[in-house]
Amino acid sequence: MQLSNSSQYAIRILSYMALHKESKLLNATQLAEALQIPYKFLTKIMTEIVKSGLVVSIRGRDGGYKFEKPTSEIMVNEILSIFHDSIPDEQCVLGIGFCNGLCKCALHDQWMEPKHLMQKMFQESSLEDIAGKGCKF
Amino acid sequence: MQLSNSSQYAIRILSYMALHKESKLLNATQLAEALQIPYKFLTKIMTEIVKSGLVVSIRGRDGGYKFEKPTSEIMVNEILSIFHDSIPDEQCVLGIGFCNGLCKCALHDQWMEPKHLMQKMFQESSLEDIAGKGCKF
DNA sequence: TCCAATTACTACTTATAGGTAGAATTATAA
DNA sequence: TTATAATTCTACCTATAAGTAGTAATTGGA
Repeated sequence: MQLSNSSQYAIRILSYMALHKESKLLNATQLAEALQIPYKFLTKIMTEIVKSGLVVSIRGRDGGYKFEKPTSEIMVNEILSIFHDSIPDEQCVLGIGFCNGLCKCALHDQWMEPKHLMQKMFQESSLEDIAGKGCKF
Repeated sequence: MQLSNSSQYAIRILSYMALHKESKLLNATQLAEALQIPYKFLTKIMTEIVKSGLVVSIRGRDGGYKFEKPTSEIMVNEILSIFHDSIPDEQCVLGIGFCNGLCKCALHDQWMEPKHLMQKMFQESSLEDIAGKGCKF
């Protein structure tokens, strides 16, 4: 009942970048240091985010990462979907291949409300919204 | 963002047993057949449930499983905790070691409501409540 | 041109969940 | 007492997530 570590790190990284977007580029060393994420794991995650198109990378000296579009237009859910971690409508709490329109599980109805709240939270929160909220990590 | 397969299976097994509690004992073969769960995996899960004390097993010929206490007194959350799958109060959505009273993550406040709904759903639903709700699986 | 700083790629290791196989143990009924 | 039907135990296999290591490719500047 948790997001994958990759998704959690990704949200923290991008929300840190959103907060520091005045500095032209942020590189992997700075991000790993600031957010206390293992450097090698961070670069792996960043490469996936770059492939998704949310962020562009500049290689070579003075390189780093920056956003492709305004942070107000990047929703948390887009980040989760890179790591196959967003919550599909069909997903249910006892849903191993059985829970659907024809055949509802015993907790189906009670599950709807928290599910929708979580979907809403992910779909309607932009990086702009969450950047700087809470503390550093 | 899902319960483990073991937890999902366990809830389905026990809720099936609750529905058929008039029959003195149900054995692993019957349960695996009725619920379409791999026999060997089901016995592994049942052994853990027996160790937890929720269910007793009778070995040998005409053996099987039965509840230790009324199904109205067995909450879904008790089942989840056997598989370390219940939602602790401290758990947060961006909670890799950082989210606590001193240091809240960016989604901390938005997370409270769905979390509490899920906790409530698990803590206040008994097997009696959910048995027979929804369809067979 | 060459060095240094940077990301990207490939491959590996480790940890954990999910699932399977076979033999050991237990208990009943005939 | 013996065959049989059941759970339990130990060990394994497979898939996936998490994390690490080393090297290649790219770029800017001296």
